[in-house]
Amino acid sequence: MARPASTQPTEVELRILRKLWESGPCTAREVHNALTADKGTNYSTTVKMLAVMFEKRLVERDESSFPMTFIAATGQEETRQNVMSEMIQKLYDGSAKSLVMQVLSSQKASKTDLDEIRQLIEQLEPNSAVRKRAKRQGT
Amino acid sequence: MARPASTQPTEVELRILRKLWESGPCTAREVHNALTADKGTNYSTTVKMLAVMFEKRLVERDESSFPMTFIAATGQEETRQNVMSEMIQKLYDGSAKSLVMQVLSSQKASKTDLDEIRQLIEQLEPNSAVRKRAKRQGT
DNA sequence: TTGCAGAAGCGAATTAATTCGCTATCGGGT
DNA sequence: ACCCGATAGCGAATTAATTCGCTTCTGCAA
Repeated sequence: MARPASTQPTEVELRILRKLWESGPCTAREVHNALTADKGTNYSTTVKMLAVMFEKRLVERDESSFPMTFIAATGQEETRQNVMSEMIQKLYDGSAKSLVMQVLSSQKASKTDLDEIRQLIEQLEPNSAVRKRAKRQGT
Repeated sequence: MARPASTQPTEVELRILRKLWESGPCTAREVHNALTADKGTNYSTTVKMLAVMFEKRLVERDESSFPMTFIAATGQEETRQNVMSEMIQKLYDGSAKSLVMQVLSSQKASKTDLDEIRQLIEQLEPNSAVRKRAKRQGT
């Protein structure tokens, strides 16, 4: 009769994971320093969050060193994919295309960015050369 | 000393908004029927959620009709943009490009989808040769 | 008009997420 | 061996999100 636990890393968890992804093994102190830049939370809070995340198996820890160090248990790519596919379901009715097109339209990417994306698309298309030529003549 | 309220619609709120976006004005009963397809929650719960959302100004209601009807107070596009830009910040360090490329790579869009996206990109590119052709076609 | 089914509202209970105070422990320096 | 600052752990408090039981109200049909 209440709220189900989120299937995705929560707000604070994500911040911590980002630090770990970026920096590799970190002590609680290092993680805390990264967090405290944005939020003014207590050191105890960071330690607690790391403990919670450890129980959830979101992070692993190396207790052999002192102070002990933490690493992310899930990769950044993997997490991004999980979050994004849930997002696609919840917000775009399962259409990745819709999401991509909306982000492209609303976020104003630079020409360089657009070029890179276009190259990726052409690479993903099975027979891009043929299609491109056909297109140019008006499909 | 606790959790800040989310800036975005929550899980259940989003489900309700989706129904309202899709169907336009709905009674509580209609919203409930749509929800109960996935989740087995009580009718009271739906009514309560609608009340909460009304206070949060996520929905508006027309009390002149009986039973009264609800409509979404925020547009789908707008909500999508909000959620997505937060997502881009939290998960992709502000790089819309990274997000788009990752989604494209991991979600296996159909060729048709890729084509559509590429056309959009070509349209968005400031000074691309293909743009003229795209213009001539679209309209 | 009265009764009844469905609608609306209220308050309280439950769980998740986040926060911190306090205690205990560790290790290096004196 | 002892002190001290930093580290680790615990339990409890706080707020958000979600859920429902129960009461009251509304409009219609008999």
